[in-house]
Amino acid sequence: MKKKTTIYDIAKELNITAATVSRALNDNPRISADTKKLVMATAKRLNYKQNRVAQALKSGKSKNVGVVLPYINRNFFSTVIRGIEEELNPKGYNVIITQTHEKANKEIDIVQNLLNAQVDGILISVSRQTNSNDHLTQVLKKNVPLIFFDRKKDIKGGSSVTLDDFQGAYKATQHLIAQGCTKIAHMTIDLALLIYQNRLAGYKQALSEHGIDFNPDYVIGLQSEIVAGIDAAKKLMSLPEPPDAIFSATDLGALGAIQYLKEIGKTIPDDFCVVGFSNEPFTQFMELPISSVDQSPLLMGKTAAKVFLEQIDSDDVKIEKNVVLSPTLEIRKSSLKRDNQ
Amino acid sequence: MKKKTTIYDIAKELNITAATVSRALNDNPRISADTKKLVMATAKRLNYKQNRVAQALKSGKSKNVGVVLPYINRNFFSTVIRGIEEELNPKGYNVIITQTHEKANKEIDIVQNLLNAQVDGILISVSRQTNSNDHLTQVLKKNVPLIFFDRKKDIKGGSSVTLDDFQGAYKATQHLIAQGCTKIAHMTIDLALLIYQNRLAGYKQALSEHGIDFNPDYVIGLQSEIVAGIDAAKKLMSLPEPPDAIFSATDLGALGAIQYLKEIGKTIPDDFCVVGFSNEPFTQFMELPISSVDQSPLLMGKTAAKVFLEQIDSDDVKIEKNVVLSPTLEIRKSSLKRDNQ
DNA sequence: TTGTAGGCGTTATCAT
DNA sequence: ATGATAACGCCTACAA
Repeated sequence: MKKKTTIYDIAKELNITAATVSRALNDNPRISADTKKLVMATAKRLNYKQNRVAQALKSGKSKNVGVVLPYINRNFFSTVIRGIEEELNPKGYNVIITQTHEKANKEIDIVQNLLNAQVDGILISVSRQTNSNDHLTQVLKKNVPLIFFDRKKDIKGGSSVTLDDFQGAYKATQHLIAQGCTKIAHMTIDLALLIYQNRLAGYKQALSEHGIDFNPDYVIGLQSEIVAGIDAAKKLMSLPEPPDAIFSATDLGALGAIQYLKEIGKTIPDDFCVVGFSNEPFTQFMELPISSVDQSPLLMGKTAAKVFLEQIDSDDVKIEKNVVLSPTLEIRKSSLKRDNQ
Repeated sequence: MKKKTTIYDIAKELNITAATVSRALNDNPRISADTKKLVMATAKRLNYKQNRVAQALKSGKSKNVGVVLPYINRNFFSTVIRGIEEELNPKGYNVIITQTHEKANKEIDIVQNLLNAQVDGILISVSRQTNSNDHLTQVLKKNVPLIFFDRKKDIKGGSSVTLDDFQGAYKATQHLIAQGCTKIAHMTIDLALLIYQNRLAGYKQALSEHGIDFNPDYVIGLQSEIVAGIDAAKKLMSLPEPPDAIFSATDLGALGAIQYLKEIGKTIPDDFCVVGFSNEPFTQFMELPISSVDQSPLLMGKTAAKVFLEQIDSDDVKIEKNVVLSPTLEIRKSSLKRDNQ
């Protein structure tokens, strides 16, 4: 195997100096057109390729960004990555992907590692477990832009792109009310987490704005599984006054509920309406497509990438930017009564 | 912002030389334990972090690998990536993700770019459009390991990890036969592509081994959409002798077929059995879960990563390795008759 | 056991 | 318009 050709090889070939070659390759204005042409030609002939590692060492910019998230193979996250990649690749950045598996110590290691790798920025959706912020402040201390997406920590200097969960829940609930539903239940996951608190709050707000009393019995917790949805629906329907609609904070919960409701002979959406959250692909594939709040992951990824690019461009100035995306409600059969169509 | 601390800072601090520091940090056996301890301590104190870019330039190894695929946000691909990442991260490698969008020229650019970035290897699932191999042979010419996954090109020196589509189709068809089905149709996508040819072949083989005549009318092409599945099912069911089972080369096709069959009053699986291909998440979420051939993307990713590691370890020796994974048939309600349970 | 010196490939700052 | 030189941070013969 032949050694890689460097600018020195080109220089030798043309009896000029490496510096000139470098300038020619970088289209420096004070290099004669002739020399440039010559350099380009021999570069091509010798199959010369720039060594980005050397450039990185010299410039201090690796042109790599790190993306840290719990698991890559979830529709939401993989779509965010897609957005990031599509925005950053044209700008010459490569995207390094890492998974925390929701483990705090893994996250700490990863961030350290990315810093060692001299990434020009870190985009992160923190793990559930993460409680300390030291590894994150470290990033900013090194003057590396830190952008949170979806799940954020409040850190001075860190930017973020998140979803307006409150608004999403509000829209969903309002939609159910517009369908004529008055006894609307809410399935949630873990009220210790901010996003679920916000969804609950949005739900409550919509109710109150429409003069509907909040009924604590109508709020029910579940795991993010179908069976949990089935169980929860069962409980709800056995209440003295069962609900006539469900806004679920998760799509699988909505799915489970629908399965149970069908089982007990309810007709959806005529007797009962259901709306989920996340707009997972399967919601539209169902025989009875499920309405759901879309989290616009692609836009979130692109936006996070753009925020990063702004940070990079504005050099030393530390601009902290917090973008909140408005969710879209995808209305499908599970909540659209015929007479409203 | 303070400058990054380097081994020189540590050296100065201890009145020793950078070389010694380097050796101490790398646990070189001929450095006194005392010095090591001292170096480690000051390294920690000064918050020293290795600069992997400098290491990369020096060693010629970036500890980055590039992954090239059509789109990252497809369940299959994102799960492959997860496998790759989980296998490579513990070995100190970072994974750079890129998308070709199924465009050949994008793929060419990306590969070039990854080469410039000095990746230590490239794992690729080629785009549909790719017809030339020049960019791929380039990789091997630079002595960079090239591993194909799922979609491969036959290139001397390139390794691959693929799925045995033939066997998957064979298993699915055989299963349908075991359920008592005799008039089995096959929905396919694009017979210009090898994987679909192989699935058709496996289907045929199973038929012939069980003495069932192949009926060309039973093979029907479709786009990878639900509506296409519905249309195709419609056509099949209007044949003089309609089939009693469908093996679809895609899950969405199976889904569409099921929707149509239910519509015309067929009971699944009693009257009619359906098996899909890919084991997309939604197949198990359906009210009527759909049997499907699993492509074991996680294993594929891990295997591809392992093949890469082997290549790297065995230095100059060029081992070309072609792994073919055996698919698993996930049997669910859509094809499991009660009397066979 | 530790120091010296050179180089990995590139670019930026001086000169010329 | 081009050349010479140093530097980015690290590692490693070779010396001592």
